[in-house]
Amino acid sequence: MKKGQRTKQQIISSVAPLFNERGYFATSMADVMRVSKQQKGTIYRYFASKDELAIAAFDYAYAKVKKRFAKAIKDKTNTVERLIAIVEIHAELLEDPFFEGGCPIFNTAVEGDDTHPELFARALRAMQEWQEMLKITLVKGIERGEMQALNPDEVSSIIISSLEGSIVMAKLYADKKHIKQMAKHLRNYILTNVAK
Amino acid sequence: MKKGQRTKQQIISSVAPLFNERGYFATSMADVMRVSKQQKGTIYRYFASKDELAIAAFDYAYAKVKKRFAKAIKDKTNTVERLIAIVEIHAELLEDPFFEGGCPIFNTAVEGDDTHPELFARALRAMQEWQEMLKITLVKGIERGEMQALNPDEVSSIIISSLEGSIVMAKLYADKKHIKQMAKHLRNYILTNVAK
Amino acid sequence: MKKGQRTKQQIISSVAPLFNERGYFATSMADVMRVSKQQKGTIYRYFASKDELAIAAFDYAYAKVKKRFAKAIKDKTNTVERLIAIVEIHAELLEDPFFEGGCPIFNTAVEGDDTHPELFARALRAMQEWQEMLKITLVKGIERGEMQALNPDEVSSIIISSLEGSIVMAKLYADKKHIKQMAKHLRNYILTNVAK
Amino acid sequence: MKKGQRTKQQIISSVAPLFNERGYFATSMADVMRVSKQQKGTIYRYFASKDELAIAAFDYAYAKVKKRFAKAIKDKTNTVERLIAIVEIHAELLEDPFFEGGCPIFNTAVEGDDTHPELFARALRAMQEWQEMLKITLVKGIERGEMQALNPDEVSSIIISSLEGSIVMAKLYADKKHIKQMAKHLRNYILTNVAK
DNA sequence: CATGAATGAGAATTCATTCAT
DNA sequence: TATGAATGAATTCTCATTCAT
Repeated sequence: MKKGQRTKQQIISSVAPLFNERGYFATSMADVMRVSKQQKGTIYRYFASKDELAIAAFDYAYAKVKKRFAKAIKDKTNTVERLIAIVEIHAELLEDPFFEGGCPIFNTAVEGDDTHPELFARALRAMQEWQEMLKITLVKGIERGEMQALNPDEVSSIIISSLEGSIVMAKLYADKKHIKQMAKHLRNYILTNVAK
Repeated sequence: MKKGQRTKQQIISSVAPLFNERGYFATSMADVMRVSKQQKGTIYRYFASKDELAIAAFDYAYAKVKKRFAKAIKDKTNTVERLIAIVEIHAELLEDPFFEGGCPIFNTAVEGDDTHPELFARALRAMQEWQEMLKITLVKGIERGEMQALNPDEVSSIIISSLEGSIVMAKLYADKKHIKQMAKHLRNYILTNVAK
Repeated sequence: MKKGQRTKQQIISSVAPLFNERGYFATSMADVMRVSKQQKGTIYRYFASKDELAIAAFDYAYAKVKKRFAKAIKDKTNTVERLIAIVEIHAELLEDPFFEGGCPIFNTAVEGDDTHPELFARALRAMQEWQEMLKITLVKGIERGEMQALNPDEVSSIIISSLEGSIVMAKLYADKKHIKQMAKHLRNYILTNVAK
Repeated sequence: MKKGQRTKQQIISSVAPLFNERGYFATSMADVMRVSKQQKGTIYRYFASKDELAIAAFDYAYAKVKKRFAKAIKDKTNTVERLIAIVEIHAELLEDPFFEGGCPIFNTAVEGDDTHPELFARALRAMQEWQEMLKITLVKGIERGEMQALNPDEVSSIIISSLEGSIVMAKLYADKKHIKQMAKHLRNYILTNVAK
């Protein structure tokens, strides 16, 4: 990796938690300068605009989440176990200070459709991808007879909504117990209501 | 004085959905002028700052939610029914175009602690109030033997997180089915896992 | 005096010290409302503009000074005594809380020619009037042989400059001793250098 | 860094006479832009606020006065001569178009304590410094037997008040003769009443 | 004669972005 | 490739003034 690429990456990785924590509008280029420890000119050399930088930051954060998920389910062959692993990775994920601001997808979703359509569209795509993953696991589970013949759309929506909701609760109360309780609850739900 | 109060209220009620939809930073005073159809000077006659207006708007939105909730549970004497009513009011609430932007408490929570501490504090207080209401219902239900002896803190956190999460999902997908599915799911959860 | 005239006078007299203390630009119509305890509309009923009010306030303050001066020298037939009385009235005048802000003529002079030409012109006229009074006393004193044949322009300029300078010094140091010392000094100057 | 400092200095030096002439409130940032020939953004790059700029301008003006004074008295070993030099530098100083608005200390003093406390405090400090200088000269003169045993506080207050008063008179009448006459008068006062 | 609601120009300040070195 | 100086549109807010009741 060339020097320039390294600088670019350093900007993205230092700035991503900020955008996640504060959102697009509440983050100024002055903030970006501060946390990236880069000059105005340097930042604009690598990113044509604040928009472009915010998108890069979102993509980076999402990629980071995805990698963790992939790792968590890699060796789980049983679909029920896999589902539970997905749930439980959440509590762990939020231990990383990088994600102190919560889930980038949800945060972006809340900022809304009108405020930043491009970013919102990216959040939507990310959510679809993630839900798809869950649905595939569910479908496979049903096919293999490890799970009940439930509507994968519904079940995945419920699991994701519940987890995401608990993350915001934890942020609001500054207490991660809300996530942990939810993880426990969902594990129970999966074992009794989803698994066969 | 009458006329002025009316103007003030009109500003608040027209502006509240905007702040809820877009958030504090993404809403400019120019936007406020547009949706309230008032001049700059008029707005600043009634609100010392954008801050004060945003807070008034939050309070207004929260009061509106609360009123709906109170109405929904007023005639429910049975605690289980009451709990289910609380859940189901959500799906209805979101039909109101006023709440198209989602739940003001959650939206404010996501904007974060750092971006606007006063607003965040208000969101926290509102959430505590709401959760308290749920907890009281749960405690009463346990006392009356209508519910299982579960931890009210946990159960209330789970219900709220789930509902709120589904609201954001609905916003992201622009599809309220996520809320409806969640309501159905929670109704089932309450009947089988909470009620006796 | 009709009610309206009384209201107008009350506005002027309550507002004059404020304009004198803070100056034209640093005094807002909101300040005027506060100290006069009158509503916007009421103030504008009697004064077409802030300008007009400021001028009225200046005139009022100047008239007040003049009246005091006239009283101080009324019964002094000897020109040297008269001169000394003029000097000594200053220390007394500044005891009146009305003139806590200093001399309206000088204060207006300092605000400058460019900032408010009309007010400045009024200050100039007032100063000319005052100096004229001193010069007349000096001329009379010379004619009567009570004073040395000095240039009245010069002597009056020196006396006024000295007194006014000491008033500003007193304001800056928040200590009236500067005026009193100057009065003593000028008395001595008049007795030894001006009187015969 | 070089270029930036030059710009900053250029803003200060072009703006200082304006603030001195018109005062803090009567000078707008638009005026500042005009006389400095700089853009809004450029000005705010170097000064966090109008306040900061005004203070920098005052400090600059005061430093300029001080330098002139220091130069005027440098080679005067005799204390009486030194005192007279201080007096006479005034008439010269006011020839500089920079000081057309008068003495920055006095002008700021007249703007008052309430209008801009920080600026006022600076004016007070400057005046104290200046008076101290005079007092030291007086004390030294008394010690050396070149001057009469007068109270240095009083004499210095009288000299400064007189000079400053004459500067405002000159501004009001747009005629520097008032300063020149005063200088002559004070020279005489010093030689006959202060010197031995 | 009084009240206070409404207006809108203009003030200070911020901030994303461009440009020269 | 980096630095930081310069730009100017947009933002929040103030304030003198007008207007309706």
